[in-house]
Amino acid sequence: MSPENDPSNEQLAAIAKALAHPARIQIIRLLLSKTSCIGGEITHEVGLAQSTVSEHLRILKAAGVVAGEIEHPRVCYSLNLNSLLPLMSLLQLVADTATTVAGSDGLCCPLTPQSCDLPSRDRE
Amino acid sequence: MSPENDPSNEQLAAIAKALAHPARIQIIRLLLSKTSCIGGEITHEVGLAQSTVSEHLRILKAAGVVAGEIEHPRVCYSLNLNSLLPLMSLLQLVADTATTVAGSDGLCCPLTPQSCDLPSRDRE
DNA sequence: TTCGTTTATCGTCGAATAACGATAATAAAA
DNA sequence: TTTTATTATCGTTATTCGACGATAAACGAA
Repeated sequence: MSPENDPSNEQLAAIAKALAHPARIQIIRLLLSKTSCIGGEITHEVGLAQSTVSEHLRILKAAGVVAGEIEHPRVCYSLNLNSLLPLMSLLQLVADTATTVAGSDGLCCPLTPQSCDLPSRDRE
Repeated sequence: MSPENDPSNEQLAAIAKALAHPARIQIIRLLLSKTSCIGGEITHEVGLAQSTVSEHLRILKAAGVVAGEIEHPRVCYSLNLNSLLPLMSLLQLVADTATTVAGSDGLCCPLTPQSCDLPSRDRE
């Protein structure tokens, strides 16, 4: 197996989608800040209904971003770094390319008129 | 101004949301792979209707992820690294925390039963 | 001015999302 | 078995998203 099997666009989008809600970002930050596992404390911190938070946790779990370990009546949630690595790789690639090619404004790739040397668009 | 003004959950979620679609990931990868700016070539590569691709580009532009420079009849698109930095920072923080605290499975923070020392949940 | 090329916007439709309250499920404790 | 505490699921509703075709806008070229 090659170590460089690029994740699909769908996989990367799915990871991003799991992060694409303020409540879920907040949950991730909560899990980062705590060293002990927290169950329903998340619900109180987030300030949404318990069922809503549970749904956000379900989405994060489905994407593999968090894992839930059942403790007595509650659940210990934890972050799973591995699930985020593909997205990190893509962003790192953007960063590397941008700092290599780009100007001081962080723009990457083009922006010199003569680099726009497309004929006129090939018609299909 | 402090160099550490954390972006809000909303800001981070907005960046992630811009990346949360396969077509938009594909566009980003396209812009990464090309050294010259490409206009409607994106439309052909993505394989969706022109109006749909234009909408995805609009979303990426609105999030600041890409910039569009108008060339004669077409538009030169480029990536904007800066817009992605906040999300990169969060992911990097997860990575740092996880590799410091976590076990070999990439899980972060809890998972030892005795670390679950919440009393029983404070009732509100 | 008119034409041709490229991109943006509009209107529509079906599908997905987010939020909630109510309720079910789980399992230790009484 | 019954109770208690926590989390998950269900059903509903309003909103947003994704895709498309049609059309408008921009602007150099003829």
